[in-house]
Amino acid sequence: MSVSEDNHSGLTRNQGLVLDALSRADAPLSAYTILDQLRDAGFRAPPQVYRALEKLVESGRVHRLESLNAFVACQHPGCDGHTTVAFTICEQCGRVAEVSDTALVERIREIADASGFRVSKSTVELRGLCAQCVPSA
Amino acid sequence: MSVSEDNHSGLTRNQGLVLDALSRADAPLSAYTILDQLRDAGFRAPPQVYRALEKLVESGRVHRLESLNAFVACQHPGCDGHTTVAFTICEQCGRVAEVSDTALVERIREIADASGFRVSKSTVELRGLCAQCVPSA
DNA sequence: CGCAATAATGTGATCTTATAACATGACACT
DNA sequence: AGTGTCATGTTATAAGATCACATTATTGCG
Repeated sequence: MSVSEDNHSGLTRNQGLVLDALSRADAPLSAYTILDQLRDAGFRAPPQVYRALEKLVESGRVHRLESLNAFVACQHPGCDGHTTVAFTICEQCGRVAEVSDTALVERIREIADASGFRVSKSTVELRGLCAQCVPSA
Repeated sequence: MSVSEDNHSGLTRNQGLVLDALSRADAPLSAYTILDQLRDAGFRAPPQVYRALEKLVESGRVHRLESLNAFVACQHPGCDGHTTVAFTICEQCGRVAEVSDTALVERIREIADASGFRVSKSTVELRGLCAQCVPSA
């Protein structure tokens, strides 16, 4: 059993398959790419993917990247603390890194407080070039 | 001539029409909503809207909200400094506010620097309830 | 166990969002 | 007129997401 197939406690078969597909990938996958990859496993229609994704995102095991309309598996070992607040997305190699930054969270909270805005969900996505892909590297 | 029709210097007819539609709205509009609103003005197909939006976003007169797949007119008077770095999006009334926060920009820059990531575009969208829509108000 | 309630799945159709591809028109300069 | 460039118009289609409804598992409880 490969590493990518671990940590499926509490997951249904479909959710496990979708999580595996995302875990295998080294870049975000769209729902339809996942669907294509799971045809052999019996997947036929988009709702099967979207339903699994919905649960996986709910439980913090998967993150949705709004600026890409794509999904990534959470990179935190046990996915216990869903402390991720930001993502860096490399436009060259496609890799995504999760960022947990207390000062950033704090600043966002201050911004919201200043205007009386109650944040229920924050999206922070940084597009650009990762260290490996920066030309001058 | 209404206020919403001003400031079209350098815009083509289609760009002006799309910007007007967005300026009239008090919430983000999808490309297809804009298309519907501009049928009477002769719009027939999506590319007409998307092409205008592309230019308007490029020039900073319009912002795209990634988490909504929708667009808003820039709320800054002359739209000179494109200093907006974040948006608050009320899930109750739909209103969007632009946030220009130096500390936030600075923190994002520090996060990027720490990992050698070169940011070309940052997306910060806060979903929740605006001051007017918070129950306890 | 037996059965109802709930959750997950399978499936087809539909809806929304976005772009490709190609043709036409308008103007600017020579 | 010739040609370059940019905006526009138009058809078709790609890509992303959801609805509606039927079926199958799972769970909980008498």
